[in-house]
Amino acid sequence: MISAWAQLLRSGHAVLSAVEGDLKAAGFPPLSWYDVLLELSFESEESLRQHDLESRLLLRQYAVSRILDRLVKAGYVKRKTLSKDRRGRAVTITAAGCGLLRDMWPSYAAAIERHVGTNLSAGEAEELARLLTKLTAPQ
Amino acid sequence: MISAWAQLLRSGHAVLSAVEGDLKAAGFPPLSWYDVLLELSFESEESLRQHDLESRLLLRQYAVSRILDRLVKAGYVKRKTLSKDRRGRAVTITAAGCGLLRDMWPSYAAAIERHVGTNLSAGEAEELARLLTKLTAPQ
DNA sequence: TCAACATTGATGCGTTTGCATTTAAATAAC
DNA sequence: GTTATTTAAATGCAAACGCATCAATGTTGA
Repeated sequence: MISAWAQLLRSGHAVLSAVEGDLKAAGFPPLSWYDVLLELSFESEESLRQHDLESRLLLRQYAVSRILDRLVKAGYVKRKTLSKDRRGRAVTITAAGCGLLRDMWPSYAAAIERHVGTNLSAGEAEELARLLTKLTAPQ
Repeated sequence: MISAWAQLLRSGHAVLSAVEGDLKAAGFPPLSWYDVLLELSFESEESLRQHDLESRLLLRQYAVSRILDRLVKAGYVKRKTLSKDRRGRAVTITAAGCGLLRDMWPSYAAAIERHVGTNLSAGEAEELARLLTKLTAPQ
């Protein structure tokens, strides 16, 4: 139990920074950008409120606010105030954002393959995914 | 494989920030302090070079340098220049540092139990630890 | 011996995070 | 209808991170 925790810490950190490193080396923005854009890309033609992004990506309110600042500045995302609830902001991915997703995916997939796929069989990877999912199940 | 990666990202982040949150709520310093102090505590009477800490904790050189600045300032660690190799710095945990480890452990263990133990059986936790270890095996 | 190179660690600078607070709009209470 | 409360998002500030570079010491090789 303790060792599951310890390994989760170490392996999680190691694999994450390895993948991040590969992406950075290929000249791409950080993984968090990809996460946000991917989530937005699921909403075909639609847009999400920032609040929804928070819960889907498990990010803090200010983190979403700021990462969107950067994504807007980079042209990958648009933000506009909603008419019905003028507190909210509708967030939409742009064509450039979709393009970035497409461009990043080959490098990203290769990095995952290299740093996750190499040491685990398909069955083991599946089991790992199952256990990790169970780990954060409600309650 | 992809889903193992995705889950590793999400669950790792969720569990880590939950445990960190519990520790912070109990008035303790961040987990990274605990990691460093624990590693130092293994060296009975001895001290480690910063460079050794880097490789053991998988931290970057500057990260070690800075976290030690904070630990020294807080009185949990001592640093002194080595006589034989005057580039190196011998890092030693202080009595206060050992005390902090002892004080933190109950809260830390409870947090692990709460956020890792709740959803997994002992056997599952063991299997998870095994898979994660394999994940970051050499090669 | 002395010049190149390697290793250890610190640090300046810009970016990112975390916390707390603020602003603005919507909803509830009276 | 006016005032409190709640909700959505932004922001000022301090701490932490990442990168690149620097300073100091050690090692190697001519």
